[in-house]
Amino acid sequence: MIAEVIVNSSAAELNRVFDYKVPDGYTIGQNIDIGYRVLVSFANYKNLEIGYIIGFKETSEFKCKAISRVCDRAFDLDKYELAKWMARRYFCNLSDTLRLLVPPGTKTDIDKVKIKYERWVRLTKEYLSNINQENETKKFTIRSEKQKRVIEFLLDNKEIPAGILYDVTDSNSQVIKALEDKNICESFEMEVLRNPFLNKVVKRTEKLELTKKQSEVLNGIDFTNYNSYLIHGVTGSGKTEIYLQLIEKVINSGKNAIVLVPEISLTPQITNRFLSRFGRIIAILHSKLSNGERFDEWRRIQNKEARIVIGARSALFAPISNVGVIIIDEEHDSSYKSENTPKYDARDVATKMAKLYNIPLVLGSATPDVRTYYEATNNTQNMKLFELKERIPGAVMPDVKVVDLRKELANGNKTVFSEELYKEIKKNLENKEQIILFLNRRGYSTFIMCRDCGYVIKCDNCDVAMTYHITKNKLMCHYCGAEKKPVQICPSCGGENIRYFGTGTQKIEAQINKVFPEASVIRMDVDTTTTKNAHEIILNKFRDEKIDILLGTQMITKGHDFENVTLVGVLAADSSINIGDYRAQERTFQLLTQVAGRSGRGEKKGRAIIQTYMPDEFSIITAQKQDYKRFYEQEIKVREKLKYPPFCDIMVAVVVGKKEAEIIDDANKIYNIFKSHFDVFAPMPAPISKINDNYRWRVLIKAKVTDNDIDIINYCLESFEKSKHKDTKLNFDINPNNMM
DNA sequence: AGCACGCCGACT
DNA sequence: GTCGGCGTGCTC
Repeated sequence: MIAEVIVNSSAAELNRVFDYKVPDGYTIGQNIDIGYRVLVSFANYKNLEIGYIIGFKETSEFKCKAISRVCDRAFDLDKYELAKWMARRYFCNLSDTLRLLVPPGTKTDIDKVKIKYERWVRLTKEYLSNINQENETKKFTIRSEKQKRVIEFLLDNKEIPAGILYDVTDSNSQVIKALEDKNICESFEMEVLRNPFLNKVVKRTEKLELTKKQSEVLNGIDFTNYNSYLIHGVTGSGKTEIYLQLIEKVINSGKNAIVLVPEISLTPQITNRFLSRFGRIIAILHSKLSNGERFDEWRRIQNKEARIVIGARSALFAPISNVGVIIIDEEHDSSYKSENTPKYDARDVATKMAKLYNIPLVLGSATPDVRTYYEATNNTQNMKLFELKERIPGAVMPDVKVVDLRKELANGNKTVFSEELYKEIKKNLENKEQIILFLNRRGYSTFIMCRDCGYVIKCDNCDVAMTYHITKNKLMCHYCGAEKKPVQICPSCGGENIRYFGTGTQKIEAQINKVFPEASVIRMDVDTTTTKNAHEIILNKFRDEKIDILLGTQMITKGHDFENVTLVGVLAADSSINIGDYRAQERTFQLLTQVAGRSGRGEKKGRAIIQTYMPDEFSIITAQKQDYKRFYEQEIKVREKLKYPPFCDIMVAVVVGKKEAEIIDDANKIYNIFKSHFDVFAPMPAPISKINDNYRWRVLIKAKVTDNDIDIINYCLESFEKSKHKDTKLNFDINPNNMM
C-alpha cells in the first residue's frame, strides 16, 4: 500500500502530496491510519522530515521510498477537514494548518516523547492476600523499624510516589529494595502530569442563583443544533456565571466544552473561577506553559480526564472530542486573530467547527466587535443577540469624566496630570484606596527630534522612530529591538537642540514619584513582564502589598478585579485614535470602556477620568456614557459610507525584501494580477517602509470577499508565487489587525 | 525549505 | 592548485 503524505514545510512548492510505501508490519486501521504523524526521508535532507498521512492508495506513479518511522496519531478526520478548510481560507500550506493539531514542542524530537515518569511503590498482591487470610505472622517476621513503618503506611495508602514515601516513613531506596527482595512490595513507573493546577487546593464553589435575565439567556440556547449567539452584557452583568452553567449543562449531557479567552486575561482569577466550579476536569492552555506542561494538558484531554478546555485561540485545536459548545469570551479581542501563518481568526474557525459539529457557538462581550454586532442585529450570519443591560445587584457602573487636555495646557499645566485627575489621585491616596493609571505607550520618551531641522532619530534597520528607555539609558526600536546610545547632537544638521518628545510609561512613573512622593507605584508593561510569572507577581503585589498606583499599558486592562480600586485614570486617550486604521474609533471605545470598568469592582463606587486632546471624538463621548449602542450606531454609518468592514473586506498584500527595486517590481505584479478580479489600489510603500533592513511595499485590495473569491485569491497568489523574484516574501491577509 | 552540485573568482 | 560564494535544480 501507498500512503499519501504531507511533508512538514511552508514552502509553496512543497504544498502537495508525496507518496510513500507503508512499511512492513503496518496495517491500515490498526497501527497506521489517516492522521498519523510519520518520519520520512525526503529529497537530500540530512534529517528525516515530519509528515502527516492524509490518505492511502494501491499504487503510485512514482518509485516510492518507504516511510521511515510511524509515530503517533495526530488528528482525526474531522480535524483534517478543518485543516483543509483553513489552508484554503487562510492561503497557506496544508502542513501549516495540520501543525496546529499536534502539541507544539514535539516537532523536532519525536523520539524523546515528553512523557515524564515517576517511581511509585505499592504492596504486592501476594502480600495483600496473605494479610487478607489473616496470616498475621508473616507481617511480624520483619524486624526493621523502617520496613515496618513502610508496610503500615502502604496498607493505609495503597500506592504512593517513592519520594513521598521516603519522607513520611523516613526510609530510603535501600529499605524499599529489601522489601522488594522479600516480595512484600514492588515499585512501578507512573506517568507524571505537570499540571500547574493539580496541586492547588481550591475551595469548591456552588453555582449562583441566576437573575431572570441570565436565565433567559441560558434557556434561550439550543444545544442540539448549530446556532451562534452573541451575549452583549455590560461588565459585571454576570456573563461568566452564564458560561459556567451552560458548560455544566453540556457536561451533564455527556459532552465536552471549549472556552476561549484572550491570552492576556488567562489570569489565575478567571481560571480559579472555573477550577473551583468544575475541579480537575478542566485543562488550561496558554502560551506561557512550558512545552512539558502543555504536552501533559494535551494528554489529559486525550485520555478524557479533562473535559473542559480553557485557553487562548489555539485551544480550538486541542484534541478534545464530542464537543457540545464553544464559548468565546471578550469576543472583540484582537488576540483572536493570529498574526503569524496561518493567519486565522479563531472566531471564524470556531464558527466553522460549530457548524461541522452542529453545536452552539456562544460569543460574549461588553463591547462587541462592530462586525459581530452587525451580524447579530441584522441576522446576516444567523446569529442571535442577547442583551444584558444591567449589572447584577450590588454592582454599580463607575462615574466617568472626560478632561480636555488642551484647556489644561492653556491654563499653564504642563504636567501629565490634569487638575481634575491630580485632585482625585490625592483623594484616593488619603482614603487609602487604590488607583490604576493607563497609558498605551511604553518607554520614556516616544520620539527624539532635532528642533533645528526637524530630524527624527530613526532605527538603522527600520523606518521607525526610536523610543528612549530610561531604565537602560538607551534608544530602542520597538520593531526589531535594536538599541542605540542616546543622541545629543543631531546626526543630520549637527545642531545641539535635540529634544526628547512624547510620554511613555517610564516617564509617567518618574512623574508620579515627583508629584506624589508619598505614593507607592508599580509599573506593568512589556519591559517589566519578560519573566515567566511576571504578570501574576506584579498584580499580586499590587493587591496584597496595597501598592497605591498600578501604572501600565494595555495589559492592565483585562480580566482582573481589584476590590479596592476606585479610581482609573486614562492619561492620553488619543494614542489609539491616531493609529491610522479603520478600527481606530472602535479600539478606542473598547479600550476606554474596558479600563473604566476596572474601577469600582468592590463595594465602593468607582470613578474614571479620561484625559484627551480630542474630547469631541464620538468614541470618547460614548465611552464616557458607556453607551455601546450609540457608539455602534454612529460607527456603523461611517463604515457603510466609507465601505469598510463589515460592508467590505480589506485585503492587504505586503511585499517584503532586501532589494527595493525587486519588491517594487513584485508589488506591481500583485497589482496587475489582482486588477483583473478586484478593486486594487496602486502599490505604495507600506506605512512602515522598512523593518529589519527589509523594504516593504503595500497593495490594498477592497472587496466583499465571498467564498468564491477565496478560490480566485488562491489562484492569484499561486500565479504571483510563480512570477515573483526569488528572495521576495509576501504577507497576505484579509482584514489584518495591523495595517502597517 | 533545505540541501548538493557546479561554475568562477580570489588567495597562499 | 583549492577554498568558498551563490545560482540552479530537485524532492514521492
